[in-house]
Amino acid sequence: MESTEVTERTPSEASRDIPEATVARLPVYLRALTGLSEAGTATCSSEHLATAAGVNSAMLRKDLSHLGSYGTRGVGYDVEYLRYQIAREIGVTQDWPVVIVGIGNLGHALANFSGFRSRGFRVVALLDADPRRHQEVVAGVDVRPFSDLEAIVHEHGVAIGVISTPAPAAQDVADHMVAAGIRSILNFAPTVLAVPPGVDVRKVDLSIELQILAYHEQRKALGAAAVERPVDGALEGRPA
Amino acid sequence: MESTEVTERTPSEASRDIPEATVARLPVYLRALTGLSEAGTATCSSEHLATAAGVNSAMLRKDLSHLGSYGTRGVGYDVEYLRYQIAREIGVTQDWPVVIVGIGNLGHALANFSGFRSRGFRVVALLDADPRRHQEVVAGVDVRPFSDLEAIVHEHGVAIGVISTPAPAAQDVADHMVAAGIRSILNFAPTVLAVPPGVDVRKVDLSIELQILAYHEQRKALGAAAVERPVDGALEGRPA
DNA sequence: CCGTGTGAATTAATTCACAGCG
DNA sequence: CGCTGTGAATTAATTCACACGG
Repeated sequence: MESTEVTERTPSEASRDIPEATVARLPVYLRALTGLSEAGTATCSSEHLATAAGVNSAMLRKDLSHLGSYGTRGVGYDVEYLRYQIAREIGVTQDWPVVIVGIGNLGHALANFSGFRSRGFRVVALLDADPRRHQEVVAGVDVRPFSDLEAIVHEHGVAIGVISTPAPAAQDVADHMVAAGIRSILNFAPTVLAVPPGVDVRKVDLSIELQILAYHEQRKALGAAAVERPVDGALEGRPA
Repeated sequence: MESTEVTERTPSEASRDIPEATVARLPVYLRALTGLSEAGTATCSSEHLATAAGVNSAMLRKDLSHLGSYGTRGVGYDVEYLRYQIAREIGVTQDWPVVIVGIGNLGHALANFSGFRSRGFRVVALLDADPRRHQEVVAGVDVRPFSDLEAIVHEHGVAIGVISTPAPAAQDVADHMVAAGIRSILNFAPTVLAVPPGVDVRKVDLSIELQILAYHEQRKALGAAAVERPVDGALEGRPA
C-alpha cells in the first residue's frame, strides 16, 4: 500500500462546489444562527448575521450565494430556515459517530466536550494503547484498547477519527484509522500526518496558534518605530 | 470605551511585511526543522524540508524568501541556522508569559501541555472564577481568582491570554484581558469575541473543525454518483 | 425603498518555470 | 550541475457597487 505522499488536497474528490474558505465559515454562521434563534430572533439581515459571525456582510452574502438563494430581498433571512439549510449543507442534520484515540488530558477534555454532542457528533468510543487506562470510564464511555479500533469502526460506521495522542504515536494511529476505513481525521498531535489521497486531515495545533500570536505581538512591541527588517547585520552565526 | 466593532484585521498595525499565510506556516517549518535537527540532519533541501512540513517545495521557498536569503544555492539550508532565523522572526527566541483563564477540563489539558513550555511560552498563572477551584494546583501552578488578572498581567508582563472558559463567560474574560493590557488572545470558547482594534484574537474551535470534516465526508459518501446539487426541489419547509 | 444576490474589480495566495549562484 | 530565489502566470478569496425583486 503506497502512502508515501504527504497529504495535499484537503478537499478530496467531489469538492468542486463550495469554495474551501466558505466551507470553513459555514459552521460559524450556523452557530451564530443558533444564537439568534435562542434569542428569539425570527428574521435577520446579512448585516446582522455577519456581525454575529464576525465577518463583513458582503462576504456573508457571497458565501450564502454558493448554497442557493435562501433570503428575501428587502427583508433578510428566516433564521430557522437558513439554519436548517446550512446544517443540511454541512451534513450535521444527521449524527456522525466519532472515535477518539488517546485519552490523556486532552482526550479527557474532548470526551467531555458537550459541544460535540449538540452539534451533530456522537463519541462512540474512547481508545488508548495504555492498559492502565482501560479501567477508566470517561464521560460515560469506557476506555478500550486501541486494538479494538477496527471492530468499533465497523460496528458503528465511524467515518471520523480524532487523534489526541502524543506526537510520536500519531502517525501509527492515523495509519490504523485509515486501514480501518476512516477517511476524515482531526489531529491534535503536533505532527504532520502522511495519509493516502482521499483521506482528509485537519489539524489543531495549540503551540502553532500561540506562535502566530507571538509573531504579531512581537511586531506590536516594536512600536511605530523601526518596523523595517534589521537593516543589515543580524547575521549572527552564519554558517561557513 | 467604544468596542462595538467586531474584530477584523487579525494582523494589526505593523504587519506590512510577511504575508499572513506565510506567518501561519512558519511555526510548521520550525517544528519540522526541530525534528530534522533531532534526527541529526545538518543540511536539507527545500524538497526535504517541504516534505517534512507537508507543503510543496515551491511554496516553502517562496515563504522563506520573505524572511531573507538563508539557503545556499546548489546545496540547501543549514538546519540549525534556518531554525534560529525562523524562531527569531516568529519571536520565540524569547519566552512569552501566558495566562490561562478557565481551568475546566480543557484548561487542565492546556496547563499540562508540555509543548507550550518547550516552544517559547511559559504559563505564569491559571485563573478561574469558581472559588471551589482555588484550592487546586495544576501542573505546578496554583489556580487563582479571576480578579487577580490585572495584577498578574502587570507583574509578569503578560501579553498573551488564553481563554478556555465556557462560551457565555468568554466575552467578559476577553474584556477584562483587554482592560488589563493583553493584546493577543487565543480563544477556545465557541463564541465570536468582539475586541477593539489592535487586539489580535485567534480561535480554536473543536466543533467547527469537525463540521468541516463532516462536510467533506458527506461529499465522499455521495460517491462518484450525482455530485451536483439536488437538481431542484430540496425546498423542504420553505417559509411563506 | 431596502436588502439580497451577483458580476466585475481587487487583492491575496499559490504554482510555474527558469535565471543565476555556489 | 543542482538547488535556491524570484519574477511572471495562475488561481483563489475578498471586496465593491449596483441591478433586481419583494
